[in-house]
Amino acid sequence: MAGTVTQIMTSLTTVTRAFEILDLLWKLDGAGPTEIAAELDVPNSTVYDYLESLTDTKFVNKEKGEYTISAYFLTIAGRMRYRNRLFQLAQPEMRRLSENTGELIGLTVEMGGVGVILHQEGGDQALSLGTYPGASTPLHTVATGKAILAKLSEDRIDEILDQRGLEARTQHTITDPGRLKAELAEIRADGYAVDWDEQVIGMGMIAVPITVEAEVLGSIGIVVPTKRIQDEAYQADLLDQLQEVQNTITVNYQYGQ
Amino acid sequence: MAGTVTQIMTSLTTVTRAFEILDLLWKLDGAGPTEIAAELDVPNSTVYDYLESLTDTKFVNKEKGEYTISAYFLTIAGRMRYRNRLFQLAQPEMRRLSENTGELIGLTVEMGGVGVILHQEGGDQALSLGTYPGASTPLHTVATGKAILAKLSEDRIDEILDQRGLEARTQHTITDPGRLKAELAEIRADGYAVDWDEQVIGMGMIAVPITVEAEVLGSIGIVVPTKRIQDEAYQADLLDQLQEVQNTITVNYQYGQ
DNA sequence: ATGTAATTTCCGATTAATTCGGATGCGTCT
DNA sequence: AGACGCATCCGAATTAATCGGAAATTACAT
Repeated sequence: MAGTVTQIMTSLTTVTRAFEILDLLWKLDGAGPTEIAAELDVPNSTVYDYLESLTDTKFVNKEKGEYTISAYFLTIAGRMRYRNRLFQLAQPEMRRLSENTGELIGLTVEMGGVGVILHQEGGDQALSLGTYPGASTPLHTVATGKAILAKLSEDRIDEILDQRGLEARTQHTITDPGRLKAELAEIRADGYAVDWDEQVIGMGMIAVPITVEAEVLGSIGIVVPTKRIQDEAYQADLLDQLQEVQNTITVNYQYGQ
Repeated sequence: MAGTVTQIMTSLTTVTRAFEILDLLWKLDGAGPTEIAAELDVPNSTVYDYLESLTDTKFVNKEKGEYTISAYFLTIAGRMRYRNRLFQLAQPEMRRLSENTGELIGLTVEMGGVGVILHQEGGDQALSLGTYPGASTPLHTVATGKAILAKLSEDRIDEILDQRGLEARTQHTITDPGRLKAELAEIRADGYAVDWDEQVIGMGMIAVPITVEAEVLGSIGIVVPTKRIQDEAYQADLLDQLQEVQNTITVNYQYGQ
């Protein structure tokens, strides 16, 4: 009662902790009170209270004494995707594209300043590549990301760069803001983006943005082994097909039912 | 201080509320403090505190004054799926199956007493059917679910039935526990399950469970329009292909790298 | 443009709710 | 059987959430 310390604008500690625990449940792929308590350095009776409370929500299950995150995450994510109009329109086009080219096709959207893979079609190598729907990457490291970035407002671009920086993924990743800005201008002029060992060595990508009334909804890209993409004619062919798909989706988005 | 009411085993109210708000953010597809406050009937200064706290976690984004659930859900769900060994092994087999049959192939697992679609392959009608990866259904209403249910222990079956009941989806859904038990015995004997307008009118399914050492990992099914599945020869052919896939996956699961 | 309404954000004392030590119960391994 | 580890339960102390109200910001209408 003597020394009252005024704390301005603190997060609700209970909320913070609840989500820390949720996150750990995910990362540990399920756990009990003791395990979590050790990680967070809090008494396990406290963790127990949290885990039981979490179990009362739909987000956590308790099975045979182990607490795990529930299928509700799959449901939420599934619906996030399913109610995304771009996904709905892009999915059949992507399938066609993957059948025609035999390559891996990806659909990426921007969320919170990072690129999130919303969908992939084709490419049996998809699994081994370590990219999967839901995976997120910095926007500047990959063609799909740059295609989106180029279509954002100058303010938003700066905001994202400030917040996220220009982390290098490989030695070819663009880490200089000036160079990135220049390339974005080029992308705006050309209408498509490419990358080349910037995200993963040995892999490249061609991508086009999907925009409706100056707003970018996402981008579609074709993943190609670097050596194959050096064939200019092949690259031109892929770009051609991409732009056709881009056009179809854009038109359907605006005028479709 | 006078009347101390002993409350036994209450959930942490802050946790409960945080997740209520999270859930609303999802269901409303983003909202501000006032909107949430109205739904929950709490002062919006309180809701504001929660929303700001949630924003500090990776689960909620704030953009232009609107709070929305973040792409982290997509990431979590994506990885849940990606690290599921059954999914990894089943995916290429499912693709092959869908190419051979032209039908929609589904992979379902049991989580928390309900069936969750982990993956789908093929079937352009998939989108219009309203089934999508992440969607969950009661186990007793569909062949994939019954195939799993049949392989669970008697105790677990009863537990699930007690907890979830036998909700009817169509007039063909099995709602009598006795009849369900009988059918499960039949499924155990036959090694496969079928349904027929039980989940959606006009749609049927043939499904086989994937089990390893008496533990059921999930099930794979083929969705077929009811009228087409009445062709016995066709049905036998599909079953044949399903069992081949079942066998491949089981062997790879046990002996694969 | 300008004023007005609606919403978001901020603050701090009150009070309800979280916390944590310790005690109990349960399952498992030796 | 005994002992250990872990989950679960309990209740009093005290921390931390709460909510009214005020200020700031944004949105809207004229």
